[in-house]
Amino acid sequence: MGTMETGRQLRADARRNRERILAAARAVFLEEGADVQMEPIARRAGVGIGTVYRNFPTKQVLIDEVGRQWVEERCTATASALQIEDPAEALRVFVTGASAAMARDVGIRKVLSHYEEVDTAEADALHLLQLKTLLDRVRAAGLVRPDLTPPDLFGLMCGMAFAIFRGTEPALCAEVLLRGLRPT
Amino acid sequence: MGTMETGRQLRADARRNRERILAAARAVFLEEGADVQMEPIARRAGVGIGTVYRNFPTKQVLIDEVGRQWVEERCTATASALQIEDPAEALRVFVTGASAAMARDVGIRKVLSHYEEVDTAEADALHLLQLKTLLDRVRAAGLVRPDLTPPDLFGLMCGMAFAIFRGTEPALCAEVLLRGLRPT
DNA sequence: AACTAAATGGAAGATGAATTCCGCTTCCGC
DNA sequence: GCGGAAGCGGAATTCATCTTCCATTTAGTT
Repeated sequence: MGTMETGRQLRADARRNRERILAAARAVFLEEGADVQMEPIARRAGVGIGTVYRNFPTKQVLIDEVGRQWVEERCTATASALQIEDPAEALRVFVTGASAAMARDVGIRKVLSHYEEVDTAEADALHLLQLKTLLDRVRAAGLVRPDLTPPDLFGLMCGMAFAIFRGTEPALCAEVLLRGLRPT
Repeated sequence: MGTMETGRQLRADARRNRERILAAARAVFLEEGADVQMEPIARRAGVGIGTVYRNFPTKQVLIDEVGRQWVEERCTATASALQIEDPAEALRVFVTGASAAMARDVGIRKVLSHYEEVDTAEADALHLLQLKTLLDRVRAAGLVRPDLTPPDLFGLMCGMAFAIFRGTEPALCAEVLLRGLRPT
């Protein structure tokens, strides 16, 4: 499942380094995108390049790991939005929460565009399931156009994300999307 | 200004090749994005790599040229949408036209993301001007939220484009955007 | 038809970033 | 404190493209 043999017990300093590298990669990737080089990541983590490769056999694996964590965090956020009783409010919290996250992690765009190429299925399946739950509720309340599917919503959110990455005001993007989803 | 000394008169076969190369690059880039290699472009144009470089000193120049032409064509389309009297219809034609263009030229995303890095100003200035004209009209008619600026609209269109590139139904994207722009 | 400047093709070179490799260092159980 | 397995650093290698170069071919001119 994971990046390395999960059974192997790492030495204390090695585990520390692994965390440092992941943290550095997360910071750098989310800030600048997945096309930064490995050396700056190693430097930021305070280790040599060799150590990065000892923990993450390829750059792609590192990117995937950062992407996976990010999607996981988003799923958690979505889950908590789903706790909200009022469907309209749940949708609003979901969308504005996502828009804020996008505005914060500008680099995630390039991370995900690389990540997507590898394995989207895993965490995204959960996310689509969450979207379905959300949509079923708001649709039942007549708050969104009835033809909207979970993949549609996901795609539109990606679009919103891109607009935000380009510098458009996140709040505006969220509002436009929310209004746009309303039934005809 | 342009790619080569504009004054120089090319030999007939050279001019033909130049056109072939540009056409091949346009086709390949708009279809697969700007990260395709030079060799396939040369092959498709029926010339050697050296000939490509004789006409376009670097890959970047070729990308820029394709991007510039594309933006130019979009400006033309926008201009004709602006001819429409009814503001609502003009806006609709503008947005749906753009969405169709995005769906057709999936690769333009990567072309423009490279292109942007070099000189956006040129043709985009015109485009923003057109957007301003369009917005002034629809805003006066009370058709869109009053706080919407030309750059906002441009950003939102880019977002719509991204959703389309990802595979979301272009018509749906256009409708959602149009509805989302309506005043509060 | 002969001449020559322009144009061509594609092998070889340059580039730049990912990845490997291995001698040296650090941890940890004894 | 010792021994040696685990981990480290970063120079060297690999790899994939872009780009150059020049011997050869071709268009246009006299």
